[in-house]
This record gives sequence, C-alpha cells and structure tokens, in this order.
Amino acid sequence: MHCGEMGSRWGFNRTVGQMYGLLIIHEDALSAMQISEALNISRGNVSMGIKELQSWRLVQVQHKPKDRKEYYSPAGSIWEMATRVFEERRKREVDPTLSLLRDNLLDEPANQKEVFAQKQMHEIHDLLETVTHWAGELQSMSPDNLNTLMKLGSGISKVISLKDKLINKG
Amino acid sequence: MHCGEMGSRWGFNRTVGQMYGLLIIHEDALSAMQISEALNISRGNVSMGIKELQSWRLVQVQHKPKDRKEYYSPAGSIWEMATRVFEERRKREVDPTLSLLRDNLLDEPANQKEVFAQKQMHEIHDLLETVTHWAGELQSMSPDNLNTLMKLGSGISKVISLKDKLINKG
DNA sequence: CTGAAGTTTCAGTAATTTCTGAAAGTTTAA
DNA sequence: TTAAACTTTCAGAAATTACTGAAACTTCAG
Repeated sequence: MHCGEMGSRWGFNRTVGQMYGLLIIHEDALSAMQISEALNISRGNVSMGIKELQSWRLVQVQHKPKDRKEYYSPAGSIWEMATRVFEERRKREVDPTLSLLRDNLLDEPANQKEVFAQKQMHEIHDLLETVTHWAGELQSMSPDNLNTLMKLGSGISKVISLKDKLINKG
Repeated sequence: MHCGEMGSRWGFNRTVGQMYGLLIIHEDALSAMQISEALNISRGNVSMGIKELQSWRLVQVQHKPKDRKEYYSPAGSIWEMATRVFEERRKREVDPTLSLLRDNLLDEPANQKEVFAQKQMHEIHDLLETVTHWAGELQSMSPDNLNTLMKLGSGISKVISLKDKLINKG
C-alpha cells in the first residue's frame, strides 16, 4: 500500500498520485467508490483526481454491462505513461517559460544592464528550444529505435564520428 | 522584472525562483540585502533561499575586498545550470521511487494480485533505470557531442541502422 | 576581549493548496 | 415523466507550505 506514497513526487499531488498508483497495480478497472474506500478519501476528491489524471491523459473510463458505474484504469502501457508524463510536464513547465522569454526578447534593451539580461535570456531560450525540439524528435522515434539508442549510451559518439568519417571519405 | 515569475514552475518555490532569476540577469554578484530589497522579501527568507539554491549547486558565494558581506552569483554557465537542475530533480524525484520499487520487488508475492502488481512495478523499475542510466551517459558526453546528437534529432535512427549494416557486413 | 557588521535559525503567522460533504447536475430504466 | 443511481461542483475547513522578524550565532577589526 505504501506504493502510493511515491506518487507525491511526480507532477501531481499526493492523493492523485495514490489514485494512479492504485490503478496501475490493479489488473481490473476500479469504480470511483472503490478508489475512495481503498484510499480513505472523499468521493468528491476522487472525482477531482480523476479529472486531473484525465488532463494528463493517464486514465481511461470503462463501462461494465448491466452497471451504470464508471470504471477507471490506466490509459496505455507503462511506456506510454512515461512519455505522457514527460510531455505534459514539458507543456506545463517549459512551454510557458519559453513564451515568456520570447516576449522579453522582443523588447529593445534600454541600457547596458538590459543588454546583459537579454543575452542571458537568449541563452536560456536557445537551450530550452533545442532540448524541447529534441525531446519531440525522440518521441517520434519507435520505442525500439529509442531503446537501441539508449542502450548505446555514450557509445553513440563513436557511431556519430564513424558517420562523419564515411561522409568525409565519400 | 516579471522574469522572476517563471521560477515558480521549476523545482523550487516562487521566491527561490525569483532570487535565481535575479542573479542570472545581473552581471555582478548581489548581496543578501540587495536581493531582499529588490524582491521585497525578508532578510531571513533570502538566507533560506540561498541555502536552497546551494543545495541545488546553483549559486556561489564571492567576497569583495574590504567588505565583510557575502555576494552571490550563479554557479556555472547556463548549460551547467540546466544539467544541474536536471540532475538534482532526478535525485529528488526518480531515485527515491527507484529504491522504493526495488524494496517492493524483494517481497515474495502472496497471491495472484500481488504477482500482477509486481509485474507492473517491475516494468516501471526497468524503465526508470534505463532512462536514469542513459541520462547519466548523456551527461558524461562533451557538450559538443551532445549538441551534434541533438541536432541530428530523429535522423539518429538512420545513423544507427547504418552502423548495424556495417557490423553485419564485417 | 569587545562590539559592529554581518549571517542563520526558528517559532509563530500568513498564504496557498488540498480535501470534504452537501447540493446540484446527469443519465437511464421503467 | 419520474426517481434511482450515479457524477460533478464548489464553499468552507483542514492541512501544508512559505515568510517574517527577532533572537542567537559568527566573524573579524581594533
């Protein structure tokens, strides 16, 4: 049961984390009432938690025949869960920062201090943009390719320099 | 000035974020008193914020000759700042999860439900471990290599399949 | 030593976030 | 329609987190 604890470290709050943990370790879908009883939280809180998890695209709703209740279960594989959390966090944490920086860079610097400030902001902006773009590219790769890449680890630099040599020869 | 706002989205709280933002856009180091005045926060709060930023290895202390005050400035380049935030967040968010999962996987499953639960935890564990390991490898690469890699983007799969062909031929 | 100039700590307060439960809303079988 | 069975909403309470400011601590020049 303490498995739910770890949820609080990720983007959402304690109970939302617990709810998601609960859904993941249960093979079959759970009703809102079951969740509320298992975790000892109010029915209303479950409803809000589910909404939150849905906004992260992490749970899906199922219906059982002859039963009006809604049953919830994790949406997608563990792999998909990871990419979704990653993507949503990027949207919430990086994207607003990027657009704020962009706005600031449009202003004309009024003095020496602002020139420096903009230089710094520019660097942060470029870095975030490169990383964001790369993250997008990685997500577009097949899990298999991505796995190969990760297993290669830093060995990737050898492969890249190999490629460079081939190109230079050709 | 609203530049400080964005700080609240990253791992630390609003004022700590503001403090760090302030230090980044200022070319010269600032004293605790200057920070407290610029952001309109108490002297004690600045002290706690600095401590927090130091725990993230993001600020350094300087001393000016003929002056007993401590002056603070960002530690390292923008690039280093990014890798540090990334690394520290991993330590705080991923590592405890990993060790919790490891502990759980040592227990013998008592019934069918626990078998499933462990299967899920195992998957999460392996995924986090692979990603953590990869992140470490990336950090050990030179910024230059890393940049080449990022610029390649998903084109990397072509390079990898090229490598495979070469190996199969040889 | 002494005390001036600084920093840190921490109890209490303020602000923010999360949770509850009752009321309002929705859906559907009859 | 109606009403039972469920879900959602949201105002206020509870819990958590962040901030203040005064006291304690540290350092160092004289």
